[in-house]
Amino acid sequence: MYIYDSVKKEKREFIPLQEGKVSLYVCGPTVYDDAHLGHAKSALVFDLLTRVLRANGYDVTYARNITDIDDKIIKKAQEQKREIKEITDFYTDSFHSEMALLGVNRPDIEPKATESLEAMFAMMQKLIDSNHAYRTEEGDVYFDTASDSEYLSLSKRVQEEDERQERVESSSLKKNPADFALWKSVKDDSLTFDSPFGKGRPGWHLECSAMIEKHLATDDAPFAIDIHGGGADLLFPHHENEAAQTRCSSNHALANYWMHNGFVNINGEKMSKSLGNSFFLKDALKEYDAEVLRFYLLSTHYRSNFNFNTEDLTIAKKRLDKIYRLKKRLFGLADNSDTTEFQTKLLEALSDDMNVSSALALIEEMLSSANETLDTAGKHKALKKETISNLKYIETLLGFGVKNPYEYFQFGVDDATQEKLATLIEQRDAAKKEKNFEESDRLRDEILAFGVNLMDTPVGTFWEKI
RNA sequence: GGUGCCAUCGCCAAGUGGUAAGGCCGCAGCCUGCAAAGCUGCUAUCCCCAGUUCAAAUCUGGGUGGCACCUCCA
Repeated sequence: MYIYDSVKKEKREFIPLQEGKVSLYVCGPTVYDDAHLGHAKSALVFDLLTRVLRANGYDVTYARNITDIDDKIIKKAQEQKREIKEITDFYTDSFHSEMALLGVNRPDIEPKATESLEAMFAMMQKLIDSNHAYRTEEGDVYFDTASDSEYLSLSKRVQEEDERQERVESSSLKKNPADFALWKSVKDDSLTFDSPFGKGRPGWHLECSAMIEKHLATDDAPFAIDIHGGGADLLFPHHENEAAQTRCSSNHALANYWMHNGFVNINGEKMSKSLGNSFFLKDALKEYDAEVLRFYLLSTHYRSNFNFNTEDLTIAKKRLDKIYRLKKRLFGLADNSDTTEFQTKLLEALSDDMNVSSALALIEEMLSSANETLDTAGKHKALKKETISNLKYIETLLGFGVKNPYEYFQFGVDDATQEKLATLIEQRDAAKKEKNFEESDRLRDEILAFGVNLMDTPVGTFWEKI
């Protein structure tokens, strides 16, 4: 298994801290709004990673947090005059159900910030005790970046005097403009938590470090966890700060490997609220089959930026269709459980820093070769079993082709239309039997007008939603 | 301004030293009553310049052109 380490900036062989075990932590969503395509991409990438690690025989513990303490959540609660918990529960639930539709497996641990306060307090106290953090007169607690000689080693940023000056806030009591908040004291009656440091709210960065320490870290290793993942934008300042907190409050560094997934752009533009082109997952799911979205979002390398557009999405559907057509061709037959050469190669491709493009090339070669043999006369009993086994392997490893193939091709077609189509196909078959091709072609045009494709096969006529 | 990434067929996209995967589109053919689906065949020398090497898309230097982060962000 090879992983590109986005801090060391090179592909490294993956060697776990503990033999046979992997601890993985990924920064999850802040639950104040619906998930957009970027959240989907990140969740899918690390879902694939856990699948590949497990296929390689590792015992994986995957944690992804839910940030349910945040200024944006509080703001939304105040605007909508709703309880904080009502908002965070709502968006946590919708996140879960949308991810489930995409075939994203639930992480093993999903810690919430609200449930991890004790761990945050403990870490903060250690940082204060070791002079890596300080309290201001206003009651805030800041991390003292000057106290950490390795600060900025992750993002390789260089702090310049000009920049420092620029970012000084007049009211701030920070020693250094780069210092970030561990605890923000709050005087008003908005969402606050009691702590040994007074009433207030924890800083965002502290959350992740504390939860990793609480749920995943092992004491005797040089790193708290094997792999830390997240979106490319989180490297600075979020991951930089996380790493500093962990490093300065414990005897280990944070993560041995860092993985950052690329961004999802919409038609070449960055998704953002100011551009008004945020693409919510729930809207995409109304228009497109969830598995097509899964396939599409995973079809290019996780580190590249992803340019979402409907043309490429249509191509992704065509590619997934091919898997389902072969599945349909072999529907209902039993598989053979032996590991095939195809399966070995597929896992090998995905174990090379998740090279999905190579994996898809292997899959499409396998599909072509299987179809070619099935096109020739004969029973091909062994090949059929092997192919079904291959398809099942693809389902498990990549989550492609998991549905009933007949239902897959009926996405978005209501029952009434399906009945109409069945009737029209019956009439067309009758016309064909009488060799009344003029009538059968007329009926075919009528059928195609429903936005479906028609295909005559030896076992009957089928339609597929385009 | 700082840091970093990228540039491969019309489009999407692998490949990081040994002579260009795969998909979409297109063309030709097989199959089909005709189609659709499926199958077969055909289609690029890798942004530019210079260098290293027996050998470079792949390494080095320079250029040009994109993009990201540096503020909350997956």
